[in-house]
Amino acid sequence: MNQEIRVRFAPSPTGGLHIGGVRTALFSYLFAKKNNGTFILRIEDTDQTRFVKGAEDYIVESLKWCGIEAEESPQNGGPYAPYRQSERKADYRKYAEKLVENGFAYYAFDTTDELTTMREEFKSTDNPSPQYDKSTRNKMKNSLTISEAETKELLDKNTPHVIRIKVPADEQIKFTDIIRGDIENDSNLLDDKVLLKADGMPTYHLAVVVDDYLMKISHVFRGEEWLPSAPIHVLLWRYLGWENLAPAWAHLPLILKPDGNGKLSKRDGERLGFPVFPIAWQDNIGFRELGFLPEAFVNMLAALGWNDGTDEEFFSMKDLLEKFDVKRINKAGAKFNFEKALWFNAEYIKKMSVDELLPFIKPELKKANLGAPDEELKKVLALVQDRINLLPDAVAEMEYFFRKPAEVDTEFLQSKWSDQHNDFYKSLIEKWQNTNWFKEDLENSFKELAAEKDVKLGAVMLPFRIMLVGGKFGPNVFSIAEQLGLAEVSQRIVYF
RNA sequence: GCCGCGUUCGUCUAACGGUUAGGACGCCAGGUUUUCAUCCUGGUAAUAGGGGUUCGAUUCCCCUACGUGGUACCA
Repeated sequence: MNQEIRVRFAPSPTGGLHIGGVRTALFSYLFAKKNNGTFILRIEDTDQTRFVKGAEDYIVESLKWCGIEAEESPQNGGPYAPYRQSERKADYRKYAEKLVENGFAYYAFDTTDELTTMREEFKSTDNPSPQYDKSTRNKMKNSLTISEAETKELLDKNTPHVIRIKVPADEQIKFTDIIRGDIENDSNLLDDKVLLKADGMPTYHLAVVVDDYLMKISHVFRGEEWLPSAPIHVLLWRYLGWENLAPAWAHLPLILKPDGNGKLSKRDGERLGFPVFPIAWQDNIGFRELGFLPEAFVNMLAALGWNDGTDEEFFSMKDLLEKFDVKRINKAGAKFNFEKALWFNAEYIKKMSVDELLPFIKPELKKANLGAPDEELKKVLALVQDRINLLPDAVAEMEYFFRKPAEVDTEFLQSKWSDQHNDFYKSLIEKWQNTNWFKEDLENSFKELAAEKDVKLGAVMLPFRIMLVGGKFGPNVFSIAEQLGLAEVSQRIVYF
């Protein structure tokens, strides 16, 4: 079998794209590239979702930020257009009707009220949610229970109706999942899923099968929540006569809430205080805005449910492209751990060269109205790089190199102050007029002076730092002094 | 309720049927840095329970428990 590898990612643009979706895209993309295949973006917009403004652009931009781009997509086009579900509307009815003709589906005219009534009627402790299936379909109003003539009449009169799949009795429906292996389902437990809704739009079940067929998709990655409906899709591929063209499925484990129960949802971000979107979506801040590096974000996602079998934890996109292997994707759901995500980010920041890092830092500085020539910025960045966990941290870490600290802990200074201090710093400035302006020389002369004056080093070091940077933080104080220059240092000294 | 999927430190995870069950995050302790962070060293902590199969089960099988997903004219 020398089939071309075509992997599609088909997000619904309803609510942006949360990290679970991004991970599905990432794994699909890696698998496609690893096998010299094509990665395809297909937008699963439906009657309701296509009206969410900007959602499609959002998905494209999110993926792009992560370094994922589709060869075929609504934007780039491709040989199997259209790439938006909503633009294929006319096709779906045709296929649904073909199924009816061949006896694999039927028209159902039941109203919502009638369905509710049926569910109420058959409800019991043993069966709290009765299905529209082989046990109930004969009691409902559909083309199986009414005459052909009556069906035709109802259709001619444009009576609202749906098309349902007729699930066979007593069959074991089998398929092989790439991640989970052989899966078997008893057809008696499946319900007659709606394929075409009363408004003429397909449900997910019909749409994916038709689209994947039309787009010659070979592999599908999707969330585990789709596993229970996979047998319906298997049936559809078979009934539509395309059984041996069906794609291979990989049902990815879910990303779960950190605090326990349920899969991570779009709402959890706000509740738990971390983003669930790659980049900002509507009112929600994204990982990008929080100050994540895209490579760190991608690495973190890949590590959630996948590893290469070694102790290595760092994978650039290039590494992933080389080492990714579907066989090593975990089966169990993973609780999302924001602490670890943060750690990945800090590690990436530390590992980058200042040249690589600067372009990410500059926009942050600009927001805080901080600017300087690149060479200056790089020198300072090198000094504080280790201290940055999230990109915007750079502002607080770098600010005092370029302007006098807005707030200085004067209370602390005064509590430790004595006349000795006034004398010491005054002499220091004088001494430094004739000192080589390198941190080592500054440190030596500082220590000499302290010895001369018989003051304890500890008594003058910390106040010195506080005067320069505003508080008890920052890198080596003499590196700071070196960077600041004599004029600025003497400006920042205060006397009480 | 029923069906599917799953289950190794608190979390993410590694371990051809033979390991003192490994790594990472977190946390704790010590060291370096006369600040804080980084960094270094060490510590903490796990095979859900019960039955099999086997000379030997984290690993294979069964049962139970628990978790999770589905059970929509949502995806």
